[in-house]
Amino acid sequence: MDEEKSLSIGELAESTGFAASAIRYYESVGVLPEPSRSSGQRKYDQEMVERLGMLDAAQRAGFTLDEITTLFRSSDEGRVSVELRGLATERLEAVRQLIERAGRMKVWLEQASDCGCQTMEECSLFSEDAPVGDPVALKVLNRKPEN
Amino acid sequence: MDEEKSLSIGELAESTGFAASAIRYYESVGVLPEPSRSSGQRKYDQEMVERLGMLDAAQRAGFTLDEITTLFRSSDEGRVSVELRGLATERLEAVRQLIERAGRMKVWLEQASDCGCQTMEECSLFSEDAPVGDPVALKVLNRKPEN
DNA sequence: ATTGGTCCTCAACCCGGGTTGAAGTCAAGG
DNA sequence: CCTTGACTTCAACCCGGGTTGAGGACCAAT
Repeated sequence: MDEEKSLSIGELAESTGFAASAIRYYESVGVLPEPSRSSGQRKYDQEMVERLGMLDAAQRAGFTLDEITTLFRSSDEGRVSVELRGLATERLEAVRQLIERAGRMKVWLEQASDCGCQTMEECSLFSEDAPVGDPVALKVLNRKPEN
Repeated sequence: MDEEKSLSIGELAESTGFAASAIRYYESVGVLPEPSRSSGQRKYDQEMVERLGMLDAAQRAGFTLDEITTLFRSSDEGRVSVELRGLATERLEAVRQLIERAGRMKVWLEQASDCGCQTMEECSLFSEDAPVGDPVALKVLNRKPEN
């Protein structure tokens, strides 16, 4: 007696916290497989709840959808550890650099928030030899508070 | 005898490291003022070299072009410190959060790069209660190495 | 007179990860 | 029968910080 009740996209969205539009999007870019349908409507089985949970975790770890697609594929072939090791090592280096550079931005900003200069010209914080930041890290900070 | 030789946009680009197209873009969004022209061609004075240097520093500190526009305006009015204090304090909080969350990503990735699981299902790193990352920090890491 | 080099403008494109909206389909309930 | 609600598709839009390309203009030297 399997209680394998299938879920509509709305129910799946509800139980995972993803928007339905996002789930369709993931399918369109190939990170999620095409589900079966009845009367044209997508029907998902319970496994997809878990799969979306893993997707969430992987995204939070900093992987792109492309990379996550790769991870899922390797996982389905039972050989995810190699792939994961590779991708994680790569990301790790990026994260380390990010942290280091963000640390330098922090120092600069601490000085700036305690600076009394009335013009930028007179302020040594803006002089050429103040190599603070990170071409990468600043992109992060320029997104609005996301909702 | 002022040696105030004016620069073409190409020369300005050359001596600041910005692309000419970027300089025109900055002008179009209002962060740089419209320069004088001769025969339709932009002519800049030496001050602009410094101004672009400051722009660079401000960008590296994590400020948006809008914020930098504000900073320049305040600076020209001789009251930049108030503005700077405000903006820097704000950014500082964001940077601190970034660093903290990036630290958590780092921990997760370190574990991942040392994980032997063959499927994602069996791997506890992908389970629901692995709240790793940052909706913000991951955006950083997903842009290519920028040449 | 032609080549070459810079410059001009304006519109379109890029990146990722989606969201939003218009227009249409489908089943159940009143 | 008709409305309601959830679903479908597809294209267009969003964010920032620019870059790229087409089509002209203008000056200098060969």
